Amino acid sequence: MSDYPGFAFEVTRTATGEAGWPGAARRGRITTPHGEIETPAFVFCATRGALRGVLPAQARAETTQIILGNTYHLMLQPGAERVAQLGGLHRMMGWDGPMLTDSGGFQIFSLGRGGDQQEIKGSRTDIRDPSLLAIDEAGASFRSYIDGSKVTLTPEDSIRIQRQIGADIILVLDECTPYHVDRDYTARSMELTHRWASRSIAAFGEAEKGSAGPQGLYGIVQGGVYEDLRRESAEFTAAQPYFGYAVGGCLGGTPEEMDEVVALAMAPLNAATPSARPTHLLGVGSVRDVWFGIAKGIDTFDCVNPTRLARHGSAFIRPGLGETEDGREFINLKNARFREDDGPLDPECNCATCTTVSRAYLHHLVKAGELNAVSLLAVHNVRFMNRLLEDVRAAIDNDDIAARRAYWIDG
RNA sequence: GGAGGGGUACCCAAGCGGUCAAAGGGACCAGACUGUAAAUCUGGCGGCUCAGCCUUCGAAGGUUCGAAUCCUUCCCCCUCCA
Repeated sequence: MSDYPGFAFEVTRTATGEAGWPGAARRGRITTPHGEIETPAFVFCATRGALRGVLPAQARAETTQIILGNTYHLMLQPGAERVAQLGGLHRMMGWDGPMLTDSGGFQIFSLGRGGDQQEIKGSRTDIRDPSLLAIDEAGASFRSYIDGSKVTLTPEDSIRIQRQIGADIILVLDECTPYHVDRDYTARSMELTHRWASRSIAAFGEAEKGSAGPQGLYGIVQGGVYEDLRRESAEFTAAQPYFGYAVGGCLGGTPEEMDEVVALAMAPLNAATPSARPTHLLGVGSVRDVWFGIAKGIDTFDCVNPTRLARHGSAFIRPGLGETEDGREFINLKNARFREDDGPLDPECNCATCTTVSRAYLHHLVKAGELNAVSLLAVHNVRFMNRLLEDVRAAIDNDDIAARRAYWIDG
């Protein structure tokens, strides 16, 4: 087991497991060189070094604990060397709290199969020419979306770049498999990801630390929707000297299927790990997904939804509040029904937006295309997810998960 | 007063004898969005008893099997010359 100076993970409470659900929710605390993260926690995407629409000070004010940057985007612009030269991403963007970087593995999926529909958990419907050029034993090559040049990304490159970016928690390069691929492809992809993982671990051991201090390495469980592959991948991952784990790849086509796949991955991780390691669920972040994820032992989540929905004019709202139909978790401020709504965006929220402006004003800003609409909605969505996770933590502490979950989802 | 140009659906704007309920934009009304090539994308957008029918392209007449498209008169708007 590798030593991770400056890092620790402590489980402070394990909830009583629920019948039929492998694993159990747990409260914990991840210690990093840039501070502690109370878990379960939500990680906000600041892919290119910006939490879109939310300044670091605002993110902090809305009780954000940790943010995430991306290897691929930052290597293209402004370049990993430049980030390192500017003191690492923490210093460059003015965020002194815990930070994580994704390895670029997701881009192997999103830039490669961007035109296919219903991929990992559903996706947009437009068609674009894939800019993933190739994926082979060595790594992946892309056509840069910045200038069209050819760029390569190997497992070793990803570790080196993440060292330069300097996030506290870094991930191994993986191939994130789409939904439509068959078992045979998924199996070969998983094996490739495992070989890449071994190379990543070797590369991680060669360098002292990142540009902003020591770093903790996370492995990634793949295996698609297949039970035996998920088990094999989880067992492989659990046997490596990682600080933590991430569950990635194809998680199924529906929320229910995702629950099953997460459970498949979590069971071996929970069983095989001698001492608890923090476990992240990649790319998942709806209200219901969080409640179902924590019940299987997931410690952290990340998702682009809080900022993307804001840019698209939507704000999270507790489904159980009864403001929306069919379990929808957000309202679209563009809708005509908010034209004269003088009430707060979310009557339950204490964020800077909800305590200062009305829905009618936000409706106006969204229709007018004002940047402040994006910012005000993003600030709320950040606070909303933080409030959700705060309540999740309280529910675990109070052994009140089922009731609080029902409150959030069903009302 | 003279010479040109123009009036098309909520707005801008194509069309210039049939394949036109009428291209494109915008506005408007919805929907999608889950490790961010995303301030993006998709759908709807005259009316109805809706695979069909009705009303519509400044107004009224007319030519034609058939007109937003051609002719006549009238009403507006714009440019230039007096």
